Amino acid sequence: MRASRFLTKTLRQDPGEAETVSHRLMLRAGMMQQVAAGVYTYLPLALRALHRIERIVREEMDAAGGQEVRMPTLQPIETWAETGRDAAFGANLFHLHDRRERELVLAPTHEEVVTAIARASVESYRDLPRTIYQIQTKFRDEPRPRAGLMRGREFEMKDAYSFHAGAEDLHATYQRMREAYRAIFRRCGLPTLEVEADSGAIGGKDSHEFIMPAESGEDTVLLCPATGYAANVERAMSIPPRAPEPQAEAMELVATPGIKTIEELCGFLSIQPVQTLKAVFYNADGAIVLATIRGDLEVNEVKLKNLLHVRELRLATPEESVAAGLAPGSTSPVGLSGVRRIGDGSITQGANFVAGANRDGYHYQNVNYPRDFQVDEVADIATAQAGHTAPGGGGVLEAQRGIEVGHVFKLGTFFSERIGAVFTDEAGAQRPMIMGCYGIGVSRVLAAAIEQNHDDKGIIFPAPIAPFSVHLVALNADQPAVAEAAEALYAALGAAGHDVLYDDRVESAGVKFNDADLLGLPVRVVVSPRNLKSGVVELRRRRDGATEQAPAADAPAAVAAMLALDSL
RNA sequence: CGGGGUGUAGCGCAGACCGGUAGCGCGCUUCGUUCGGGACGAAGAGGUCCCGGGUUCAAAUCCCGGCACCCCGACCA
Repeated sequence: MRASRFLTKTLRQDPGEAETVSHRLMLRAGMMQQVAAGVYTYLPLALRALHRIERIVREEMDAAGGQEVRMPTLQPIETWAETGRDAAFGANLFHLHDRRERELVLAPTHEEVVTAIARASVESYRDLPRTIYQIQTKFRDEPRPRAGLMRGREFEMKDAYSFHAGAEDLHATYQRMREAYRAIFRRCGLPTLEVEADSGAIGGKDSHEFIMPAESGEDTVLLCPATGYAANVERAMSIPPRAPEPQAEAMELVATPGIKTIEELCGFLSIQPVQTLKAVFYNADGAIVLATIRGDLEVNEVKLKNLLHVRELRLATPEESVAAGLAPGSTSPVGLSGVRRIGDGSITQGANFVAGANRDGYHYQNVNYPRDFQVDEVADIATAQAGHTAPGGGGVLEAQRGIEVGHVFKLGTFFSERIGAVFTDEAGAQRPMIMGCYGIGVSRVLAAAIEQNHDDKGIIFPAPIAPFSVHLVALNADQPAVAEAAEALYAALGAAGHDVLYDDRVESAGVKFNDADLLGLPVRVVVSPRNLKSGVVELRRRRDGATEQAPAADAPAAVAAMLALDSL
């Protein structure tokens, strides 16, 4: 491709709308254009990179036994009502009406439709397993799209679904898909963490996320280098620090005027948060639930939601708390009944806690469980934190921000039961197929790749997903000798199989070099009067700035060598 | 949905408080000079000032209503 004919130009200044690195660089490099919030046109540079990612994804999905299909984006609402997921997705689902006023939705995912494919195609255990996948546009009306391709309302996704006669077979495919995912991200040249994840209300027990470390990421993972434990903070378990366990003393009321927070309480009484209890009221599908946890910990709402098996969990309003018998500002599990009470495991660790007294301006000292208060259930509902001990002991957890680019999990029979995707087993009985599902946010991978690979001058594309592999730059391109040599090299590099962006524009060296740095193609090759005089061209690797000179005839091979070194 | 912010030339912004012929930088066009890290000079082109209503002799500017976009949070199988 000739830069002089290329559709887009680079911007000299940062676009005002973008704050996140990948968003800013993609706009500056002319890779994409915004159409609406969370909706973008992929211009040639972005599309070429996406195609390269997709190709790797296809190869690995095919190798893992997947068969590619293309399901419709436009789907009747009835498809979603069948499984109740029109309500589950709620406002995240885009709705529209056809000319006969029939209601349709734009698909945010495809479990319903793919399960209907399996229902039609699979009759017997002999027809199992099957793995189906597609790469296409998904639509989700996100409450807050952000950071360019990082969280869009229209985005590119690879979604795969597997169907099985038994749990063991599902597990085998699940493991095979995890391997495929590792291979995909490795081949893309993108270091990725694989962590235990929350599987949500529908999923079964196994779920893993693939997270690309990046400060701009929306997810937090906790890692233990010593034991290898790695989990999303939503899911992570941990052993919190131990609390002092003195001899239990008699509970007594203490005046704490104006004290609202744990921090104020600790300052007032000269104690540590670990010596306190906090009681948090939640509205769980309309019912009030009290969660009690040690003051140095936070309630993990995902864990609590899973424990309660509810659809919606939020903090109770002050009015709801008062109606349930609470004094705002000094809530307490002591003496409370009439609502469901969940205690975190941490309340059994430690003694003589300070807790609210359900009376504004007062707390209790020397509160001990279960002597002074009771709960209906003790469970792990604590948010794991960096510095906690990893599950099983043996190491300390570290926190890392990252971008979720892939998610695999075991679905079980939720969809096959509702859609009627059954098969006949060896005994002649009808059973629902067991399912797994496996997603990769393809467009998000591109954004994450740039988050991971850039410097203050621009993008540094990993060679396997770069839109072009070589940036051929002709300096003083209006000089016939340069133009002639550059044209010849352009042809030779192309003939050798390289994707070349050929900067044949009549521009100054500075402009061309800065554009090359901004676009971040792996190898830059310079043809100039100076190099011509020495009978060489100059090669420079974007990632580390390594340069070498070679006769023009050797350039294709030298470029290939540089590209190989740039891959992981 | 709550909070904060922004809409003025292709891009980045000033002008608004204090109403009076719409500006700067970059980019773009032409000519000349320059030529290995965003060159210089000269001459140009380019605007429904987000939309609608109101006040006024006069509105980018003041008032009312709306829309869009960005950021934080809530939300995110």
